[in-house]
Amino acid sequence: MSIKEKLKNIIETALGNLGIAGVNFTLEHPTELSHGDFACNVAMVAAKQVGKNPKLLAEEIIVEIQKAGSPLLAGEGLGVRSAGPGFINFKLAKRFFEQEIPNIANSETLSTVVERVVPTGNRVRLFGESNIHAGQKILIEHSSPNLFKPFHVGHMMNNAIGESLVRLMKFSGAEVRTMSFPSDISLGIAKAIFILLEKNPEITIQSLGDAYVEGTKKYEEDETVHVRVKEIADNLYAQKPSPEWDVFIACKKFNIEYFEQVVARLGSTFDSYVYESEAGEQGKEIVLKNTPAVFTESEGAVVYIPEESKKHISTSVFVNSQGNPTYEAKDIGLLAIKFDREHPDLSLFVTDYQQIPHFDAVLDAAEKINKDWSEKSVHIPHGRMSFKGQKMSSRLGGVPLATEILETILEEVRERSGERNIDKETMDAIAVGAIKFAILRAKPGQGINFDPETSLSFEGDSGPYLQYTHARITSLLEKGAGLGIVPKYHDGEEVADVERVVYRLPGIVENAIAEYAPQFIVTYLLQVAQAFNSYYAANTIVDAANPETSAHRLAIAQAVQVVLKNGLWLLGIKAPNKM
RNA sequence: GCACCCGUAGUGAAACGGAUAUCACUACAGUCUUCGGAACUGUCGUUCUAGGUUCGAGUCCUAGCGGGUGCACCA
Repeated sequence: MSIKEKLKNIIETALGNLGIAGVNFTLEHPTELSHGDFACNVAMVAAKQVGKNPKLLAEEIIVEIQKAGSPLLAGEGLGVRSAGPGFINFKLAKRFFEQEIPNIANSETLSTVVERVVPTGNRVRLFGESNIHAGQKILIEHSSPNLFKPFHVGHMMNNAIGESLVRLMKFSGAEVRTMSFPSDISLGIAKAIFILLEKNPEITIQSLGDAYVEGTKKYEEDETVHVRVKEIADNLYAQKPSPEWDVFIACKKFNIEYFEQVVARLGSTFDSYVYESEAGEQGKEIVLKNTPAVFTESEGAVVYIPEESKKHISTSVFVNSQGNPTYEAKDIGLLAIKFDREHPDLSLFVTDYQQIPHFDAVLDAAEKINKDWSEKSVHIPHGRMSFKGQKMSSRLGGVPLATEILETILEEVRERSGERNIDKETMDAIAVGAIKFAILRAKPGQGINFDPETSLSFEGDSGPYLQYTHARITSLLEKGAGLGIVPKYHDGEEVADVERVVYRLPGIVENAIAEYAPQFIVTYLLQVAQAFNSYYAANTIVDAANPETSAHRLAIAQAVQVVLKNGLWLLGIKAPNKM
């Protein structure tokens, strides 16, 4: 039983003794450490029901709690007190920390079990893991690229959030499967192929991106090419052997390799791919099968008309008048494939928030085809990245590519690393950490005003700050090796602030999982790192003259390291031992 | 026009309806013959406006102002 559950029981018992029942209260960690380790609002919530002043009621509850007593609470009346408008604050005793800190410090570390896919029943749990989704299967789709456009900063945002959700869900006890849904077919791609056939350039990520931009432009400016472009599109949809089909296959192969390379550098792999071309085929079939039951024919196209009460959903085309599936039908096909293949209990997908209305329509229609599809699907929209005040659009070019951004950051990392020899891998980890942190610190739904000058930081609230704290602890532990870790307080020594935050990780992770909120992890890790760095500045950790004190402080350092390591992993950020 | 999202220090962000709104950057003042200074300590400074609900509102409701996004064969 967790300490929180124990406290909750204690409160319930006290309420029972006072004849109070059915109160829905919360018990949480106050951010302000002077408010104790746990704060409970029960007196304020129950005050009205009981007809008493919240502060007085809090005092009465406290008397009951103290009658029962608990060795885990600090003694002499310090353990439980009322505060503010009627909170009941709990302060944990040294005894709690003497048990908890070494448990954390000695817990199994990530390095030994990092990329496991399915948690096994017998495996020792990592600190921070929970079982709130134990026994469930969770499918997560993210980082879906357009195979004819380079991976740009906007994709990085999707990837950072998606990957962090994947890892959070792995910490929930669920079996997690990952999927990506590359766009390999569309009118836009036909336009790009048109240019590639005309110019026949060497296939590089640059030349494909250029062809995409140029094709879009040409199509707008020159109506005479429309016939040919449409023919290309038809042939691609029909998979008809033709010059365009050959070019298409070559480009697709090239691009998927490029995608996997970029994404691996960012720390992601995928269990499976579903291509838009296959989803489109299936989707069209399903849509036609459900016409007119769900869909309606209109002006030669097949459309979905939502009920009148659903004003925020607009009518949308699923199969166009040429008989080709639109994005909407492709997503219907994708839903079918996801649920047929994986049978997930929960299916998450991460996209740009611009697609919210699109998925409102798709899921509304999907509900009428198969309830599972809509009930078990959760759309996680993320904001858009505006760049130096200007919105980015890859169709118009001028969008920074993921690799370009990383190179720019790497230069700065090199500069800062100075004379220390840092290997390439570590530098990459720092660069990736800096940008992922910039993305994950904010709520996913929020747009990010991204400016490399100010958004990327290496000091203060930043990825490298967390990594630095971790690396410094590694070297501390090396220096103190042999002294052991024994969390014994000497006379008169108080529990340090760091200790009062390190043990909180599991609860924070649960909240982050429940709300799909990686930013909770970010905020918390900063709090831990700051508390440790202050502690480090004020106390000599390793001191051969005082082995007992050192052993205690090393226990704390090691616990902090575990929390940073596991927490950074949840963010998809590496924790190097040196930097 | 209709719908959805958003408005927090100079800047970038955080905050299950909870306490004196948190953190960082910037500026200024310090720590330091460093267990790794990518660090630590301190000072300055914030919830768009007007009502309402609540013991309690940045958070919920109404109206307004400001910004973003989406509205039929693009993805």
